[in-house]
Amino acid sequence: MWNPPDREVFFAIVWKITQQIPEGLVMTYGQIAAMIPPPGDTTPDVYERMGSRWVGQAMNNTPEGQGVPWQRVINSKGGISLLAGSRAAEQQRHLLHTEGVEFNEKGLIDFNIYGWDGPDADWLKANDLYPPPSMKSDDPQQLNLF
DNA sequence: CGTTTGACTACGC
DNA sequence: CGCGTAGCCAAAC
Repeated sequence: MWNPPDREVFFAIVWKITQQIPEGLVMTYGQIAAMIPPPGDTTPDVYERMGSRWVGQAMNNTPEGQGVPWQRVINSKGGISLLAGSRAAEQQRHLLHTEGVEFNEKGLIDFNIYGWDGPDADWLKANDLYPPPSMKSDDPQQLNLF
C-alpha cells in the first residue's frame, strides 16, 4: 500500500498522538492526520486526501505491548473501519465498550459525547503538531432519553 | 513480473 | 442519505 515519505517516522508520530487519547474517548483518522505537518515533499492538498489513509496504515502496524490504544481511533462517521464482523473489529468494539464508549442505534459513536479534540496547546507546541478540527456537531445534541 | 489490495475522506451526484 | 471516485504507492499475491 502507499506510504507516507519517512514511513517509520510518520508512524511513530501517529502512535505518539494515539497514546495521548484519554480512556473512554476517541479520535478519527482524519483528525490525527490533520495534526501532523505534511511529511517530506508531500503537498498540503495531497496530504489532506491521503493523510487519513496513512494513519490507517500506522494503526495496522501498531507495535504490541507498548500501550498504544489503537481502539480509540475510528473513522469520520464514528464507526469502526475494520472489516465488519472480523475478529479484530469485534475486539475493538469490546475494548471500547469496556472503556465506557457506547454505540448508538446506528452502530456509531457520538462525537458530541466521546469525541476528543486533541491534546492541550502546550503538548502540541512541544511536539510541533497542529490542533485537530473538532468532530463535535455545532447544533446541540438532542437528548433522546425517556 | 503484472495485478490486486488496502484501519480513509471529501466531494459530486 | 447512499454510492462512486480520486488521490497515489509499497507489498502481498
